[in-house]
Amino acid sequence: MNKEEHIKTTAKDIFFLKGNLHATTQEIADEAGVNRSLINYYFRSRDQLFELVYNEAVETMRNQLDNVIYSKVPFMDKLESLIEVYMNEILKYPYKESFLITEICSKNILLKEKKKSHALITFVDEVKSEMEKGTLKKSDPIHFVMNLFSLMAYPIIMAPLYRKLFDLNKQTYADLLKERKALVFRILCD
Amino acid sequence: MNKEEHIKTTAKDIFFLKGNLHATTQEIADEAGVNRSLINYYFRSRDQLFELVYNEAVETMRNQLDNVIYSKVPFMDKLESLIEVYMNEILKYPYKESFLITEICSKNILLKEKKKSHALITFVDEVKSEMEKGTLKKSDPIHFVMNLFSLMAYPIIMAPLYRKLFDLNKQTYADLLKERKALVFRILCD
DNA sequence: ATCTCATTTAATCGATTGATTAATATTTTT
DNA sequence: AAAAATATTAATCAATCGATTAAATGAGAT
Repeated sequence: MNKEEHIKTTAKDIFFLKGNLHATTQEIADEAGVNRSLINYYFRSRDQLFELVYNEAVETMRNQLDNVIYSKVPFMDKLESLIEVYMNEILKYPYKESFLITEICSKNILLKEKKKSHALITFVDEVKSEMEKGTLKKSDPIHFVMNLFSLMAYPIIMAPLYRKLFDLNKQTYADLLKERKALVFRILCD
Repeated sequence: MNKEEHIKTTAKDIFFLKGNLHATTQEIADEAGVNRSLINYYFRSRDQLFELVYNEAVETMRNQLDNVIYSKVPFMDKLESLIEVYMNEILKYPYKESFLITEICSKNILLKEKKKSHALITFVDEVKSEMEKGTLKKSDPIHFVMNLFSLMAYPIIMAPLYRKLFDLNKQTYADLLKERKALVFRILCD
């Protein structure tokens, strides 16, 4: 097995699946079963490794969403796909979203990069158009988008808390999240 | 001025307002204009200081929510108050919620404490009752609660990202969040 | 077989951090 | 005013972490 790749996937799991966003090089090395220095050898620094796997995860997500948004299907189908794809993807690495929240949002990182997403603009325009046609209830498209992502993401990143509060086991909560896909769609299109 | 209290409020601001959840004792001391050792003098350790201010913030929130939930008013009024109170409170320390997400949810912390909240049970029961009366559209009360908090919290903790994505200044976004209070209510009661 | 290059490990450095202890200053009590 | 208690600062320790450098191992080419 390729150790470079193995370190990467191990790190990705530790960071964004297990949620140990501040794992040290030692922890990553141990989990991957390699020497600590190997991390520096392949990735120069811990931070560069982190950035690499984070960007990879973001890239994967963006590609999936772009595929959906740029697909030539009726809006309602597109929305349904978007919910399906986004929720599945965020479930794979729920803590990637958490990192975005705590680290990216608090630092100045956002200010520089994050050029306005073309896909997002496209989607917002489409929402607006549907509202004008009367297919969607008229409101602010920005609110529509915020509602959409709030309803999808929050229950996932808060899963451990909600599971505890409502006393639900893993499977039950997974079922609940599955139900949500249809439910979110209905709420938005009522 | 009382330095002990001053350190506490400074720490609270650094942690949960500015979002520097990993501020060091040095950073806190500098910002508060005191010697580093004073933090250990009053709070023994950095972690105990953190825990203290975090618990205080949680306590404040819980008291406010309890007041609303146990108030003797019609359900719809109660829901409206809850939205008002919760969104205002989370706006004061948005990163307290972020900490909950990344740290508490990823560690085993939740498993031990966090006894099922009586206020939450009360509220869920009330929701169920309203659904049976037909005042609220019938669905799973758990989904109702998750929808409620998702719609309120996510746009706030994601504020920096959404502001960037939609190119909105601070005031515009604040107005947007204010609009949301009525909007969230409408979505849930459609 | 050995030379070369990439890979992997071991040893080490410097910086930072949290915390303790000792020293100094300030306030309160008597 | 002297003594005692409290508050504040300075000095120091031990631990950890990231990163660099040097050494060792292994594989393929000649």
